[in-house]
Amino acid sequence: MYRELLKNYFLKIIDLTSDELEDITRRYREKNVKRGEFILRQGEVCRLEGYVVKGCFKISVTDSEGGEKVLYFAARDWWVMEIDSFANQSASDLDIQALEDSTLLVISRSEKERLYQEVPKVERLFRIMSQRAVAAWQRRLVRNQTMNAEGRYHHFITTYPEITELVTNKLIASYLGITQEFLSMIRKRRSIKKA
Amino acid sequence: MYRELLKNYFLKIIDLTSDELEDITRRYREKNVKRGEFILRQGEVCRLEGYVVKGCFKISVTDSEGGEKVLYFAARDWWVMEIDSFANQSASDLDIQALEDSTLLVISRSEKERLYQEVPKVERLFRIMSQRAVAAWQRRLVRNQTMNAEGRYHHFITTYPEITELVTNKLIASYLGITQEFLSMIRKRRSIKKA
DNA sequence: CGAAAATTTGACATGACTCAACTGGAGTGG
DNA sequence: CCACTCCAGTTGAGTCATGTCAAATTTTCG
Repeated sequence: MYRELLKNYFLKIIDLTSDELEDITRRYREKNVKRGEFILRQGEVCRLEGYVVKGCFKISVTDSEGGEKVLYFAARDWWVMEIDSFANQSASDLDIQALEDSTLLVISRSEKERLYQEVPKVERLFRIMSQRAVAAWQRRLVRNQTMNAEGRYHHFITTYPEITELVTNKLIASYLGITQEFLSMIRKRRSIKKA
Repeated sequence: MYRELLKNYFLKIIDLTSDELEDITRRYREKNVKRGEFILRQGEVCRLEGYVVKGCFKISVTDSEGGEKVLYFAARDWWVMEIDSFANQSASDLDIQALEDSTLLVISRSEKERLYQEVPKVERLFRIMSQRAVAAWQRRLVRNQTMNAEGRYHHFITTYPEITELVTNKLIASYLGITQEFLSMIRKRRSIKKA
């Protein structure tokens, strides 16, 4: 069952008894989302924190000129939420959209707060998760400033082969911070080099 | 006294009684660092988490070709640490160097762990801090992909005027992900436009 | 004061973007 | 099941943003 995936995720971070795991995960409920559906739009308040068990999402921001920038993709075993909006119940800067028919385990803001109160270890759990996330975003920034577009593309497809197959090149280009056309040229060069 | 600064920092995040604040902050000790001194070098293990009360630091990474990339600056009221290395006592990817004679309030890894155990609210405190940090890194990444070099420079000098005065343009260029020479050209263009 | 480092400047090179046109595949309605 | 439409993907020409290298100048700090 899907909750086992989540339990496993938590276990990789801190030690928890089966009872604790059960107590935590039973507060998450299953939510199905159809391809193309938005679970959050810019300007709305993020009411759910979601753990992806099936499918794939894109988390993106739309700038003033209407250009969409993909911040990241979330496939199985990833989290989707607008961390600021969820924490402060403020307006979201981000869009979150399903790229496939997908399934999440979700928890509401108030239920999450109750969880923090009733199971103090969860504070620790999410502290550690958040600290790892900080380190990961730092590394991504360094990669962006250190590697050129081809290097970033290579890193992406080797690090996330499943996502590479799932999403369009247009979205990958956006994630990498380059144009669709330029990615196309990079892919061409790479295919020639291989041959 | 310096600890008051830190207490104030914590109070902006969650409610704490004076006793709690005292109990937390007394575990930090003052550490003076001379200009140019490294408090962490790539490859070492990060043993301290530091809160800057005076001076300024740069946190940077050196890539394979020896090029230094500034990840961020930390002046008064900021934190310095290699979050990954501190948490897991693993080898650090980052250098942390004082740009001025500076003063920190520091806590060791083991003392921090004790603090988490003895004052559970501290887990919550640092969870919230970390989550805010994640959001901030996300925003920085979006800025980097959305704005050109001049826009990023403008954002930097208006957001961090004190740091702008403290650090060299070379380091600011590195932070912005551009070359020193190109930043020089941007500054020239801006000074002409103003005149 | 003197050495080292930062800053500026200019010529040139290149990575990446824009725009426009073309191709092909996927989804949709008749 | 076909015809149609809509996008993603590709290609190429021209352009712009930014990098590289090298030299001159200024600032910083020991």
